[in-house]
Amino acid sequence: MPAVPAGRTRALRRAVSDEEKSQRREQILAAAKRVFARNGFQGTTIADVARAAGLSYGSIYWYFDSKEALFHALMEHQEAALRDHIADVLEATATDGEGFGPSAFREAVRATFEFFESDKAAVRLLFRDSYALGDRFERHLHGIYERFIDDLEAVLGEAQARGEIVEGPTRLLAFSVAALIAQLALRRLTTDDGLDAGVVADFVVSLTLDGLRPR
Amino acid sequence: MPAVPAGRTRALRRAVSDEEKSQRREQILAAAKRVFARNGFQGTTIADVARAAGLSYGSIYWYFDSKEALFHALMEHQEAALRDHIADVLEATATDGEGFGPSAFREAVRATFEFFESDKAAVRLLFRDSYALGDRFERHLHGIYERFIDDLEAVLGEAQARGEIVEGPTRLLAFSVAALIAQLALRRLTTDDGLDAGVVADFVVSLTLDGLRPR
Amino acid sequence: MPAVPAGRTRALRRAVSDEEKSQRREQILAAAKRVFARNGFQGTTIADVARAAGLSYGSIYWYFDSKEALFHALMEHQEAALRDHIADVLEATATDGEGFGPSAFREAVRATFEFFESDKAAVRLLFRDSYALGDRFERHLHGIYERFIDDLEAVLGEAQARGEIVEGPTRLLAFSVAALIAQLALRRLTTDDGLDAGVVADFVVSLTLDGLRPR
Amino acid sequence: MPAVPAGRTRALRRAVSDEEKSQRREQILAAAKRVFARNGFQGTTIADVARAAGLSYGSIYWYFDSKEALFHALMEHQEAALRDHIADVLEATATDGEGFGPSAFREAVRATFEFFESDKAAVRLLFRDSYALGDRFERHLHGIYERFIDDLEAVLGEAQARGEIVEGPTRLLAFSVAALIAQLALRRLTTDDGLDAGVVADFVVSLTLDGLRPR
DNA sequence: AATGAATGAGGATTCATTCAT
DNA sequence: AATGAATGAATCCTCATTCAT
Repeated sequence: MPAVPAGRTRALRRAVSDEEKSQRREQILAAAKRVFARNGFQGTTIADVARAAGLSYGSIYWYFDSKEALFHALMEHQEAALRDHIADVLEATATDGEGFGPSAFREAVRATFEFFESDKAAVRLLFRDSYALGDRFERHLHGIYERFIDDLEAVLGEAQARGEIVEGPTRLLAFSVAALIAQLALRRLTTDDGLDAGVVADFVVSLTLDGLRPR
Repeated sequence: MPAVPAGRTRALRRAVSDEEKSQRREQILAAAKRVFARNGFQGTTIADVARAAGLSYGSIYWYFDSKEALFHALMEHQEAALRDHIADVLEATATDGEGFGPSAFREAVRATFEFFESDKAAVRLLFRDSYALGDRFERHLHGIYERFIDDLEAVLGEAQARGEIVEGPTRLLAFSVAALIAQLALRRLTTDDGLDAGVVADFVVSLTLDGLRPR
Repeated sequence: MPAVPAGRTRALRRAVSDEEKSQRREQILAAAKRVFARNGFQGTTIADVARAAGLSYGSIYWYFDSKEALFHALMEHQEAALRDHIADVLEATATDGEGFGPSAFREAVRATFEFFESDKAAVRLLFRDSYALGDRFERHLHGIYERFIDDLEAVLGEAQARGEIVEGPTRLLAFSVAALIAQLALRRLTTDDGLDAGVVADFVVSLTLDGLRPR
Repeated sequence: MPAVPAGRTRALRRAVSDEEKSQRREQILAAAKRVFARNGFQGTTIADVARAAGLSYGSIYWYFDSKEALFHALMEHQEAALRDHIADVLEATATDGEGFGPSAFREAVRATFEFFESDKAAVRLLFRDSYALGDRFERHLHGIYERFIDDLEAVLGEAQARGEIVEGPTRLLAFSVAALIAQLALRRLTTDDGLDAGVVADFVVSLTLDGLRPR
């Protein structure tokens, strides 16, 4: 019991408290993700989030300043998770850095689909409900989207540099690929075409690389 | 008083009335389009629509059952306009029905971009605010989107039949092209990359037909 | 029924409507005065006002932008009534413009007490609840008070010019008299010292003119 | 372990505890005074007070039963300070108990202004925010005010007894002087008329003693 | 004693919709 | 047909207070 100086104890207690606080935030974010994904931003009340999180609605405001702030935090969370996942996959495949076909681009697309396949709620949040906030959120959402496109552009730019793909407007190209991925992932939420996520990913890569015209 | 039988008069009056009613509906829809496009569905009040239409807001309910019904009607209106435009263009180019390159597919994509270029409000309504209604609207929106894809699929199916493009899942293909068009048109609302709409249309066609890999 | 051109009818109807609207505002202001005077600004809910006015609380917002706007309007109303009353009395007594004792100053003070005696709610609103709004309202309240003091200052300035009262800082003097009146009127709300309002008014005048020291 | 009987220790501990408790109360009251004076009663949260006091806000409730109780205690504190100050001044000047002009009444008024000049926060608390509590607080405030007036009345009564001032309703007189002082002190918070506090005090005394009419 | 997380009553405000005129 | 006043459900957010630790 003693042995530990008072100051140390207090510091310890605070550390624990901080960790708990962080856990609560996670808990709320997880709950928010579920309900926002189901009902959209406008269709969700703070009370809904609180109920899903097992808290009273007043408590939400202990951890987040407003409903909007909660949504922002959630988006950031999702974005970070997505980019981390893609970075991990790219890093893992970087070592075999051979030709283009089996390399970075394909892997990036596949990783993205994988991520979305395993987290359908994230798809709705990032590509659907985000618009709900309108202009107030546009800058933030734009940022997220742009950073995703940045990553793709980097991959495509490298491929161009190696002559593996033709010259062209890389930004528009990256945006197009991002759009394809996002919309196809979104489509999978409501439409079942019996295709595996990997197949769809390959479809995107194949379409993008070789196009439709017979060679 | 009149020499016209009562029944006839009433019928006539109703006919006139119906026509006026139809005109009023158009007037309201036009106003609704402007304000919904500017402020989104949630951000627009019935009073906003009424003001823009030059009517009192109570009157809106004479022509539409609810705010949501108004939005649905507006969507249908937009859809019809889009499909008419595309059909017109395809019909016009159908006569010279030669090879694929300069033909139907290219024309369909170009026509779609043209349409959206000339009506930015339609872009926001169809591809952005629609989501705002969430599940309640999803089926309807889905229907619109699917019919758009139907048209594209028909065009692509024909091209496949003629051997102009490779075999593949035409539905997914059509969806992908639709997604590309929609997202690129949407992007043009907020991001200016200095590219002409025709150039972007050709970019989509070129990417879709020939892909990125050097031949 | 006919005989009146359509345009005229409409104009007439609108005029009636405007009048009714104005009546409703009066009705709400009267109700607001009662409840604000009883419970203070903070202690009154919009629902209280609505109930007292016999309306639903949503309706209040048809006539006033916010609770605060309602309070401001009420203050202005009270101020106008007070100044009108004083002006009326001064005008009525202006004709006999003789010496100072029975003249303007005495009449102004008496008129003010009369007004407050006949409208106790006004006293609370002007001198008590006004503070409730804090800094947001301070400027407005300050304005009201200052204009009241302006009027007193004018009266006192004139008396000084005629040599009826000694030289001195008129502004401070006017403020002092205003403060005396306000606080004594306020006191009458809670404390019954058995004195008639007229007696108190004369007390103020006498104190102010001759002071306490025996002559 | 100790040589001191348990009972004694406990008693000692409690005594120490009580003293500490008292200190804490002072600390909280001092902080409360600052924030209440700045933001008013309604505009101040318990959290604000706690932050200013360097405590967690839960702790406030260890020392005070409620926000309102805290405010009451604060008022009492202020009242005591004010009356002590006046009593001190009067006592100090009592010894030279000569004529009235330079004596008790003048000194009391001056002392009061001095007090308020040196503690602007007290002015706001006593004469402005007090009203914020409405009827719940009225009796208490009334009490404070009345005791202040009691003191003034005693001074004035004595002067009357000595024939230094004319006969009259001493209670009303005392109230009037108190009102003048309070409102003029309050005015000094927002309006700078370039006058020294002592000058204003003398103005009050002069007005009250000699009035405005030329002798 | 002290902390600060949790609670939930309370209230202003918005706005779709109804309805008397 | 048209108007616009009236209604009240719905919801965000604040903050005094409680309480487990």
